Amino acid sequence: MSLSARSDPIERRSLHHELVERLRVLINAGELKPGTKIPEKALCEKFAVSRTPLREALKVLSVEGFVKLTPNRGAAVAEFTLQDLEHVFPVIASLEALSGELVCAQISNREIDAIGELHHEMLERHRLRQRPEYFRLNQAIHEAILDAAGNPALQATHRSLAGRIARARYMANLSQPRWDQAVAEHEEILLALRARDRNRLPKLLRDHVMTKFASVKAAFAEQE
Amino acid sequence: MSLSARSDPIERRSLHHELVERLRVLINAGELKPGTKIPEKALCEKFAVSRTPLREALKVLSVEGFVKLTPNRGAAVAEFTLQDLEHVFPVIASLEALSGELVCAQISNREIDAIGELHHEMLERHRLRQRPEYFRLNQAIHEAILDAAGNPALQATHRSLAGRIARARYMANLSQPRWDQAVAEHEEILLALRARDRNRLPKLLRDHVMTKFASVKAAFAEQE
DNA sequence: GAATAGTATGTTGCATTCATAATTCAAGTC
DNA sequence: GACTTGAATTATGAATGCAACATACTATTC
Repeated sequence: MSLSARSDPIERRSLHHELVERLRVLINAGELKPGTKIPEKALCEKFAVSRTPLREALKVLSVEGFVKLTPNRGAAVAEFTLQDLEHVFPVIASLEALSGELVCAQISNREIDAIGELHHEMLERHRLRQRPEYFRLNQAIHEAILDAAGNPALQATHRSLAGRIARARYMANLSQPRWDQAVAEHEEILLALRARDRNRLPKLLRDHVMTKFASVKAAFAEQE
Repeated sequence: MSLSARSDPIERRSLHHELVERLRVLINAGELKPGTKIPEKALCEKFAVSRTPLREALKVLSVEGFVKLTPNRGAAVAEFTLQDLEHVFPVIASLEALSGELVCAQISNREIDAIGELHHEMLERHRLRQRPEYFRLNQAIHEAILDAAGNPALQATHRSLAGRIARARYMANLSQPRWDQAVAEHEEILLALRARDRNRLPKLLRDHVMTKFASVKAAFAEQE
C-alpha cells in the first residue's frame, strides 16, 4: 500500500458546522417558516446538543442571511419581502452575466458536452412535465456554468445569494407558457455557449435570471 | 415631550458583535498579519472577555472570509494570493457596473451634487498629493454611488467582498501616473453620472475597478 | 546519532453554570 | 373594564469546567 500518496483526508465535522447545514436545509425546505422565533432550547433538544454549538451556528446563519438575530431577543427565521427579491435578483443576474463572460474565455469542449447532456435530459423532463427533476437539472446547468467560469469568489458569492432566496425559487410554480419560455431561453443559452459567444451569452444568462424573477414575483404576489 | 415619536433606540452591542468589528479592524490594519495563528487565549486576555463570545466572533469572521478555521486547530488570519485577487476584483467590477446602471435610473440631483462635492475635494487632495485623504474620499464616492443605487443586497454583497480585500487595496501604493489616470477616470465617471448615461457609467465604473486592480496587482507582485 | 514510541503540555470543542435582560402574569389603580 | 406596575418565569449572554485532540518534548531503541 502506498503511504506517500495520501488518500482523501478524513473529513472532520464540528457540531456547529453540522448544525449550520441542517438548519439551512430546514429553512429552505420551509420546515422553519420565515418569521418564526427560534428558541434555542427547543432546537438543542431537537438535535441533542448543548447551546454553545447551536449559538455558534446561529451566528453563522445570521451572516449568511438565513436568520435574524436581535440582541437579547434571540433568533428568528429571516423573512424576505418582494422588495428584497427585487434587490437580490438583479445582483444574481449580474453575477451570472459575469459567469457567461468568463466561461466563453475558458470553457473546455468536454465541459460544454457535459452541460449539453444535462440540457438534453432537462428537455426530456420538460417534455414529460416532471417539475422537480426539471428544477434539479436546471440548477445543475447553472452550477455547471458557474463552475466552468473558474472563479471561486464568483461561485461563493452567487451561492450565498442564491441560497438566501432558494425558498422563493421553489414557490415559483411556473405556468406552462412561462415554463416553455424558460426552456426556449435555455436552448439559446446552450447555442451561445457552444459558440462561446461572449457578447450574447452574458446577456442571455442575465435575461434568463430576470425571467425567472418574473415568475417568482408572480407566485409571490399570488401568495398574499 | 413627545412619546409617540420614538427617539433613536439605544444601540445594543453584544460582545461577539463588538469583537467582530474590532478584529476586522485589526486584520485590515495589518496588525494581525495573514497566516498568523490566532490562539483564543491570547485574544481573550487582550480584550478581557471569555472564550465564548470570542469563538462566536471567529465563526462570523470565518464566514466573512477574514479568518480560516481548521477543526481542532484553531483560527488563522486568512491569506490571500494574487489569484484570489484576480477572482475577486472582476466580481466587484461587475457589482459596480450594476450600481452604475441602477444609479442612472434613480439618482436625485441632490445626491449627484453631494458626490460632486466629494469629487472636487478629492481633486484637491490629489493636487496636494495627500494620499490618505484621497483614498478616503475616493472610497466615499464609490460608497455614495452604491448608496444611491438603492439596492441593499448589492451594497451588502459589495461591502463584503471589498472588505475582504481591503488589506490589498491599502498596499496599492500607486505611482504618480497611475494616480493621475485614476483621477482622470473619476472625472469621466462624474460626467457620465451627471448625464445619467446608463450606457457609459457602468462601463466606466467597471473599468475603473479593473484599473485599480492593475495597481494593486503591481504592488502585490512587488512585495514577493 | 537518528528514529520512534511514549509522555507531558497546551488548545480547542462542547457542556454546564451563572448573570442579566425580556416576557408573562397577577395584583392594584383609576 | 382597561391600563399600569411589579414580581415570577423564561430566555438569552457570557464565564467556567471538563474531555478530546494536537503539539512539543523526553526517553528509549537500534
